[in-house]
Amino acid sequence: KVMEWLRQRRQRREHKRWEEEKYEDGVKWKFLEHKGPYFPPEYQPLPDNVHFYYNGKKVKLSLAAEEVAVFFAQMLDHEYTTKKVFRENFFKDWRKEMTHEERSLIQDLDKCDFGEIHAMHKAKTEARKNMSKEEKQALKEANQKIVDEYGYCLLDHHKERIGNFKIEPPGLFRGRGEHPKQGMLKKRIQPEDVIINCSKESRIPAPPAGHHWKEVRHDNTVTWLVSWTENIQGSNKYIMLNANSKLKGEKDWEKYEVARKLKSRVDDIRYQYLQDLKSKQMVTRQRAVALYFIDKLALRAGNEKEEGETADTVGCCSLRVEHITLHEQLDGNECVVEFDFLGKDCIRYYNKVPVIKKVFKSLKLFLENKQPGDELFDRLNTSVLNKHLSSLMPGLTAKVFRTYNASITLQQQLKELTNSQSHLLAKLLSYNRANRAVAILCNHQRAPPKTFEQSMANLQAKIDARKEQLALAKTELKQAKKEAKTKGSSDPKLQRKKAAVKRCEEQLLKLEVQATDREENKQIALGTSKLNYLDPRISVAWCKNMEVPIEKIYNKTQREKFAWAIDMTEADFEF
DNA sequence: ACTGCGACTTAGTAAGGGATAT
DNA sequence: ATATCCCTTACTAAGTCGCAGT
Repeated sequence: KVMEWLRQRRQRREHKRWEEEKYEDGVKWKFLEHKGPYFPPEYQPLPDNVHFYYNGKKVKLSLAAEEVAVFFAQMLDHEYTTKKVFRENFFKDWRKEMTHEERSLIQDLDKCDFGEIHAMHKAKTEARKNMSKEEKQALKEANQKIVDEYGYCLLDHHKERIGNFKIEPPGLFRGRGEHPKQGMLKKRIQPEDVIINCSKESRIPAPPAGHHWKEVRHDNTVTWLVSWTENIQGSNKYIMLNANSKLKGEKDWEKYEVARKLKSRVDDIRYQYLQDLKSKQMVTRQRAVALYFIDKLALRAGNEKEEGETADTVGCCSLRVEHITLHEQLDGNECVVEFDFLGKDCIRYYNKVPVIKKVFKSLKLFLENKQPGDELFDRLNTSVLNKHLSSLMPGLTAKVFRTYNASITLQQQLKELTNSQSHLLAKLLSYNRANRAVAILCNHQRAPPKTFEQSMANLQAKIDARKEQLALAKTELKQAKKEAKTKGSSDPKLQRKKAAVKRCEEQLLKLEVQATDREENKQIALGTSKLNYLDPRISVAWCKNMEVPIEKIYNKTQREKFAWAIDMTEADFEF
């Protein structure tokens, strides 16, 4: 259907560039030209009046050791510089950068005094904040020049924005949660570490003077322009296109088409895994329960991770015994599973879920003779699970369930919560609530903003002030009515007062809606689902049906990312 | 089957900066 | 004009998943 529609638009020459013909199998582009990565500035040595002290004595550090000392000094306000793991990792890596003499002198981090360096850093930040308008303008222009030069590439006749064209600067690795590698030195990347990917016949980017690239390759089956290997985990980093590019847009569209395909097959697939719950085969039974969780709770697949390399987090397949508690009875429900584990980014997943009897019974079976630390699904991993899923439907993997359930939830919630007759503000609140339902399903949390209480109080103060104003306006209106009656009809003053009351009421409503929305959103992050899980066509169609301008739902960046959806979606679109 | 790796998506946080209130 | 607030953007870590090699 999509293909047919595309073909017709191409014939009519109405197509946009994301509707052009696709290349064969695996080929991502025919021509790619770019300027290479932008490197962070060289380290600037400390001025002569800023010192580092060891054991109370001034010590002039070598350039390499000094740079790393500055990384630490800059972070001194952060709580994690007090953490044992962070400090040990940092000190170990710092010592590697020292000269022999420095290493033999500096043996104890507690005897290091970074105070002056820290103060210098704070002063610098402060100075940057207090720059004059002209200085800020000049800085902005300089940055723009860098973007103009490095921020774009040429890909198959189209100029495309690059997502991240800067090499990541060196610093101390933090990681999320209790990361075993926190505090380690993330090293400066040299051109000699960098691989360039571009067309043979393009202008090959020049390495910085006196340097050379690790490699220049011409691989058109991948989408990255630049890559390097990072030293903390040894994983690859890439420079890729911006989300508004044709390549990314098509991929995104494809993702939602697969999720819609799942919609048409999901009844069968659910029937199948409910059947599998009765299987005598342990693998099959575990697979069925895992799928039940992934489908019902939108859990992530849960790949296995190397112990000691990363923080201890899990997903569905890697759940361990200690992550669930079974309750025959809880809060008036039967067969309740209590989940408590750290998921991606060490975000806690806590949920008490009533499940069907067969699932509950299976879980009891899986837990038999196991200790905390043992895997709940000992016969299962993501590879087995995904292989099974792809046999049920081409392109089906665990994460498709998240996309599908997120999008279908948004669509249902929008249908349920919005009324085309209501006020624009009420519609927007409904939209946010539908979005919020998805964020809760996907467990997208955020730390409550530091200023949350204050900003709620401010808003409440505004509401109170507005209420008072409204009361006053109402009194004045009454007065005006009285006057109008005694003096006779047509009184422009009466009209003015009526308008004032109405304006007040609207502004009050707006504030109250804002307060509700903000309160409900305290610990919930809407952005992640909006950007990655919700088929934008649902939102575009909703806007059309509800006569809500798309700008109210998507900001500029989001509209660029979802240009394909905004362009093609009619009001009757159904996910 | 198992493992490691490469490529790509998904994720939360902090800095930046523009809009709004004072 | 300045301060405050809050949204946007930049950043980069941390997932997913397929593939190749053993």
